[in-house]
Amino acid sequence: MYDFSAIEKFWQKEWQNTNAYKVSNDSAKPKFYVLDMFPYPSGKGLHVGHPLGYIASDIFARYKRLKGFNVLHPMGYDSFGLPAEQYALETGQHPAVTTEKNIETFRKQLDNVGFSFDWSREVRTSDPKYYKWTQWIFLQLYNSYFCHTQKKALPISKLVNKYATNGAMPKNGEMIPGKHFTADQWNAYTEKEQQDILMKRRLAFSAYGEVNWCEALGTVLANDEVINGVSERGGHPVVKKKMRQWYLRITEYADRLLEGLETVDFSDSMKEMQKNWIGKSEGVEIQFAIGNGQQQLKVYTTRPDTIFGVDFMVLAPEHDLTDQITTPGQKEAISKYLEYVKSRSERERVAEVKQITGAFTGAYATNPFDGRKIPIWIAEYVLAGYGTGAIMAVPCGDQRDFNFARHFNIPITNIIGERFNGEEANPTKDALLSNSGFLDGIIMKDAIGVALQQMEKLGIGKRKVNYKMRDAGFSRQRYWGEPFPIVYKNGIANAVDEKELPVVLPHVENYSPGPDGQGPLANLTEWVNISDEVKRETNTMPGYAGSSWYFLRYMDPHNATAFADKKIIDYWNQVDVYVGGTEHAVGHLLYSRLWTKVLFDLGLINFDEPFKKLLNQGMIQGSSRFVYRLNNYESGDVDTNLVENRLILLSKGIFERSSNDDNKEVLAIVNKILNIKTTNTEIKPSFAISPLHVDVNMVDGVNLNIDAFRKWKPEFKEAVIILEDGSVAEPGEESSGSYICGVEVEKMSKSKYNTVNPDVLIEKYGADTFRMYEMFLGPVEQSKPWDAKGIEGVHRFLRKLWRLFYDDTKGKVWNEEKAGDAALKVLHKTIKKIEEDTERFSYNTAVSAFMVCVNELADLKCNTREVLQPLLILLTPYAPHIVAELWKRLGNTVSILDATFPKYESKYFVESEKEYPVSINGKMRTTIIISLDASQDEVEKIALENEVIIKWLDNKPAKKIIFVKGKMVNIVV
RNA sequence: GCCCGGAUGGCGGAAUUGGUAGACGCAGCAGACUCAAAAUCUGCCGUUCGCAAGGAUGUGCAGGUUCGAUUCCUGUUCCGGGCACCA
Repeated sequence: MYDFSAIEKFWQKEWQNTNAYKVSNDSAKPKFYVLDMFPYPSGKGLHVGHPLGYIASDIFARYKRLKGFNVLHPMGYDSFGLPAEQYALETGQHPAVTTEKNIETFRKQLDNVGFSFDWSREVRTSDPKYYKWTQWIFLQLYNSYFCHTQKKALPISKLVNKYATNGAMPKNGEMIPGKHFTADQWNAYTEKEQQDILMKRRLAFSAYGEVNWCEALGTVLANDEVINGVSERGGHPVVKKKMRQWYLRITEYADRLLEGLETVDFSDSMKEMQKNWIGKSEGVEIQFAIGNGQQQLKVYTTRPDTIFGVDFMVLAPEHDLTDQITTPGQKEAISKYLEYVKSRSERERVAEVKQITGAFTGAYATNPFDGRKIPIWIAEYVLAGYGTGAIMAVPCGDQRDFNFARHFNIPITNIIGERFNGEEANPTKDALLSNSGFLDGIIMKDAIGVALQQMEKLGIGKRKVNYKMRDAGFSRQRYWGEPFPIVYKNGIANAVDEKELPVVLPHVENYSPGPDGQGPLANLTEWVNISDEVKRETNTMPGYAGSSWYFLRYMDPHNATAFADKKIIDYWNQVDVYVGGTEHAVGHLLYSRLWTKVLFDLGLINFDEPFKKLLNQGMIQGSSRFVYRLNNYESGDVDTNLVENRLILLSKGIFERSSNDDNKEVLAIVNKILNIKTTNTEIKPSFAISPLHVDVNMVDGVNLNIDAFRKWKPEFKEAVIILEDGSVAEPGEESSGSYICGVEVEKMSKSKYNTVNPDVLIEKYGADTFRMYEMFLGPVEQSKPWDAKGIEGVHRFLRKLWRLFYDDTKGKVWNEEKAGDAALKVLHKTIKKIEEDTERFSYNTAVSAFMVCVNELADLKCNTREVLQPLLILLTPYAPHIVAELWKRLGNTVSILDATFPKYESKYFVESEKEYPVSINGKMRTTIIISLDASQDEVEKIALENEVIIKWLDNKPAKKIIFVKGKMVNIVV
């Protein structure tokens, strides 16, 4: 008997006792680094979606080990984060305590699955021994600047030297006060002035930025805590507020981040997403005179060719000019609009196109080429942070501009002739320009250069490369995160001395925000005020701080003198395979790439891309189940209260059928239950149905387990449950019919009662079955709804494998006989398939290949060690427990974890003929067995003599015969 | 809205480079074994016409390229993920 639970318990213990997964930093073997994305240990526990990626990476790690690599496969916790703090606010429990508890649960659940993690390397971002180095790296960023000549980070001291000896002088042209200065001027600056200048170059810097400010809660909110302009908790208004924030100057690395994508093996779509995020565009900054010319409006555009189609200008509402140029008559309208915009989130501002809003400033700009007056508007769809915060609107070419023009009755100039139909914008670059002065008759994409040249000549435009990406906000007004190693001396930021790291997160009793939107740390006056002049930074770092470099710490996790030893980093080098979800495409992945590049520039590591290959795992969605509650029941003279007072649930089919029979069936059933005699048959009964989520664990397929359902919540105990066949399941009675639930695919979440706990499945089928089933579900990269229906099949497969060794009645059946050719052929076919599929992460097809193999060996009655032993090794990455047991029973003493992956031999596959599919006009009609070395002529002859083919040709001559050797034959008639 | 994915039987999926659509598994049906059940084994299983042989049709939808399209191109619908303070 295959006693999976005893086997798995035994081997998990055995591997723990023998340190089977401990990895050395010192090995003659080639290294391989397999990493999972850092999990946040949520309090909700694992559901079946979480382990998907971990199983995929575990299979690969184990496979590489069998292939002779020294494999690093660590796991740890990104244990700072908002949920723990939120929980602390609600319950008063310290995040450190709840986090610890969550990690314990998480670990227990992971252990059940039988992963090969080297737990001696576990790291936690909230551990001071870890965040000491997060702070240390932050200081490296703080003490560095990006040199535009060398295009890399350099120590800020070099910049200070340069300023002190050469100043900051213009390359050509005049000195601009505030931007340029001489060495003498620099040396005469006060410390504050000097530091302010340096702050503009530091890679980690502070500046003012907008946050979501909720006055009523006295706190800053995350984007996902703001819904439609009000706070998620309590529904209080949220507005933008400027606060001093820390940032990482990721924009300086935009080009390097783009170039780096060429060197890594990420999916095209992932690269595409990062490219779009960085959003590099080449365009022109054009100056327009405003009014009679005292002021200039700068706009950024990638389409200077459309300059004659500009019908209005749009400023971001927060643009500096808004205030200055608004005419007295428009003041009221503008300030009203500004008030409205303040309440809008950035996402809302750009996403909602149906609602067109804006306000006219009353001012006009002048088109430099034809002198036309162009009205200047402000509108929320233009963001201050991108480009110059102002655009020239060309309604015939841009749909948003077009909609805006229509809505505010701004006349539209057509510069593309017939290509513009007056009903919608046409963003083409191929049209011939008209109404366009000196550009008339030129194709738009050619006109871009012509217009640009002319603008440069007139000194009103210059080429400009723009990036959509902005510097990364790096501070949070929160408690549960890394404190900044920054103190303010007389208001000037100063790095904390390295020797004083870590700046330990102080204990608090109260997690509520500090004054003026500061974080909770601001309440700890003793901690903040080191002395009268010296005060601590009270912000903390965001979630991505610790996760931007954790892959380096795993290499040397207990190092107390460095974030990791350089030699050890050189050995492990890049992460060879990184497994995680696409939801991290532009956040975590870009930040860790940035940190890696900076560490590389500073000579601390020898590679500038952290992840060589990225494997994206799809989401496992939940498959929710619903019961249907009857309400708003109306049926002539029935007292609706009789219905409303009882919880009546209809099986899915009942109310679906009811639309066909004027609800008569429902009427009959309900009236019978309630013991009502309807006298008025004229009135059609009507009712509404509200679906209620029901726990998927009490539904078998779509059949509700009524007993379990009644016990689930008190209000369901007495529910009247109307079954699919129209009968009623009364409380406490046995019923023969079934209640059919509705089904919908949604995100897997506790609140939707559609989570499935892996522990339950592992308990029932074992970890090996669970692992293989998760892989069997479909391609790792694809999202799919969870359904446990098929798990039996995988479990049967493992039992069948076991029976190749041990028969339930006969006992041991494996033997030492010589294997037959057929069995060897099956084995080697499988070796090839498993190796290929594992290499390309096609685990679902690998699992079916195992099934096919075991089916065929069973048919061949093959029980010999010669075939079975290599098969066990193949299966080790997928189902490590069962193979370890059988391996031992075969008498092996060395661990199967370190066995050698069997070698495929082609000699079992020499074939001389093939069954060719033969098609006529592309439709497959028959197959013919033909020798593999037959020539085209021979094949044609054989094909044309075939009875089926003759019949189908029906005396028509073959026009052409296509023969692809080893593939197919197609006859064209 | 913008960016990125996805859509194939009753269900999860396979078809690796344009070449026999539906491997493998689930569910279902029929049968064997059994006193019975479980377990196991055998056969059938896209739709449709047909007793059968066989035919027609079929990879979200509408077109196109090709001797041949699930695969390439154009358009379109629906679903999922991301959009900068959730991690």
